Amino acid sequence: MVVTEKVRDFNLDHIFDCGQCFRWNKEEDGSYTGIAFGRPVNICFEIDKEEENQGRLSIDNIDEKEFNQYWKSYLDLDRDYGQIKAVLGEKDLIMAEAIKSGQGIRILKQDPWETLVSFIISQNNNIPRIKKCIEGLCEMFGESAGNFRGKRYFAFPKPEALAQLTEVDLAPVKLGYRAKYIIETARRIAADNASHLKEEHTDLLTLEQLCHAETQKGYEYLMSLCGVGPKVANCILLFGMGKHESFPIDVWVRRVMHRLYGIEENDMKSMSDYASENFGQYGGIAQQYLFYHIRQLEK
DNA sequence: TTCCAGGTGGCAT
DNA sequence: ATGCCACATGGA
Repeated sequence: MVVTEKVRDFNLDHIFDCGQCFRWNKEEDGSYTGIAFGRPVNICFEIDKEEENQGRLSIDNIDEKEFNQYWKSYLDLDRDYGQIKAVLGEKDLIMAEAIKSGQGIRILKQDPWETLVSFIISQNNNIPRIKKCIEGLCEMFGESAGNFRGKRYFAFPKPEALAQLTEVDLAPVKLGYRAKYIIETARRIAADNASHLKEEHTDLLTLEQLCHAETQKGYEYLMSLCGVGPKVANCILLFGMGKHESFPIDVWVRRVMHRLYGIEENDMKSMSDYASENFGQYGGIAQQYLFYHIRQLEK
């Protein structure tokens, strides 16, 4: 168990229920249990009594070394969201409202491969079913990650594992027409990884390397994959590659941009322009506040 | 029954 | 470059 005191601008519901991740579940005590990096953990956050905007973060089932190696950046703990919210809140009244409803959001830095497959599954699909599909995929084809609090966990399957499968193998996971996209993409990634190991075309970057490359370069590579269009590519850049300026436009964000900002419903160009002009390097974070906000309004 | 869900590929203009 | 439409699946 690793405990961090005085964590600010942090709320588990906002982080794990804003559609950026699919493998976390809320416990009765308000904590969340899930798995990342092949490690099941429980994350608990208690607000300080005297200071409302900060609290104590506890992660069970890891040690200090793993915390520093993976979890600190996964939870984006070194970023000052207070400062970001101050900047974004000045932009317009709608954003100021959206920040209020999702004040504790943080953009997770997830595994790029897992994010890639997860968001291929997400297309034309709803969040509860996306979660079921991903759990099925992990249970059938992921390596065992051991037991935690009485439940068995499985890591997200590697590209090389999915690359060997056929649509028949995947049928029990109920991915629908997305199954063939995932097989084709897994084969591309596995092949690109292999050719990279053999030091063939060194201009080809792996998903990990694209995290450190220019956003545009990552976008172009992702767009060349089967089942990846503009929306999914931007989600992978944002949630799996740390590219916080990416502004994914889905049905919900379209709804916000239309109803609240008055932009024509199918004018994605204007929506994207509005984001880059007003939210700039924080576009993706702004997008998450808007996404969370409109979904709260619908409930 | 029909509609919808964190859209994209394929095909026709 | 842009506009349609089919696409699996399950819940409302």
